[in-house]
Amino acid sequence: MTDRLSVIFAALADPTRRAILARLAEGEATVTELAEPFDISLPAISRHLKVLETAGLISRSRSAQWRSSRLEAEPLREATAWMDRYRRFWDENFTRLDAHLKRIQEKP
Amino acid sequence: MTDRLSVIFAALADPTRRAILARLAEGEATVTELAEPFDISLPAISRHLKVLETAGLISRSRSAQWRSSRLEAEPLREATAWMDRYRRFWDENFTRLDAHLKRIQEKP
DNA sequence: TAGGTTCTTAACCCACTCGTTAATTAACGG
DNA sequence: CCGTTAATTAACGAGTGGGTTAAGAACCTA
Repeated sequence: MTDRLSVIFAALADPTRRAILARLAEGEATVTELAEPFDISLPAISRHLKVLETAGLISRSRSAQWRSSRLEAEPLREATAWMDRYRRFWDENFTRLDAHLKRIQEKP
Repeated sequence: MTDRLSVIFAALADPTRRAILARLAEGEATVTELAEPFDISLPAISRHLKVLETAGLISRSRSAQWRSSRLEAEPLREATAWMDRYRRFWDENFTRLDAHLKRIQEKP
């Protein structure tokens, strides 16, 4: 489980972490701000942030005693890029494109 | 970790399982066929398939003593749908669209 | 019925995850 | 310097994940 994609997907496989990302989509936030909606301890949040940071999904900066987190979407791009290989299996437009390509390939 | 998206992402967070999906993109396959490229036991593969099935990423059928697995891409559609909420954070076209929408909103 | 093939289930290990509380670090303000 | 605020680190427990081997279930063929 050392590869990048696995780390990214594992980070996304937790509802608390996804909620944190959703919050960060609205702008940067400190740890206590991020912790506020949840019924879990600060250390737990701190660890979730560590996981997100390791996955590259957030970056962090500090000013005085506050540590601010910021959304970094690049890993999400990677994840969707991987899933795009399967798009033809669910996307109607892709299915049609597929069929079209096969058709024009049959009559040269 | 009981929600659907978490189960899907967790299923994708393992390289063996992603490789199995890649293989299934080329067509149905039996358990031994799927196990062949890997250096792990058949029971281990069997469990990976269970995880994928629980996530809805594969469906299974049987004929005689063979159990055939088939790719089901619907969960991938769900996962990308979730990530699409963040597309504007990495997609240049989305960034431009965002800017455009803001512009036309400013001058009514 | 017996024996072979395919696959799953059971039982077990070890490592890791997610939560806890308590202690520690770091920076601010009087 | 002292106390407060913000956040992390440490130490622990319960549960889960991914692997193993051994045993069982389901189906075919002779």
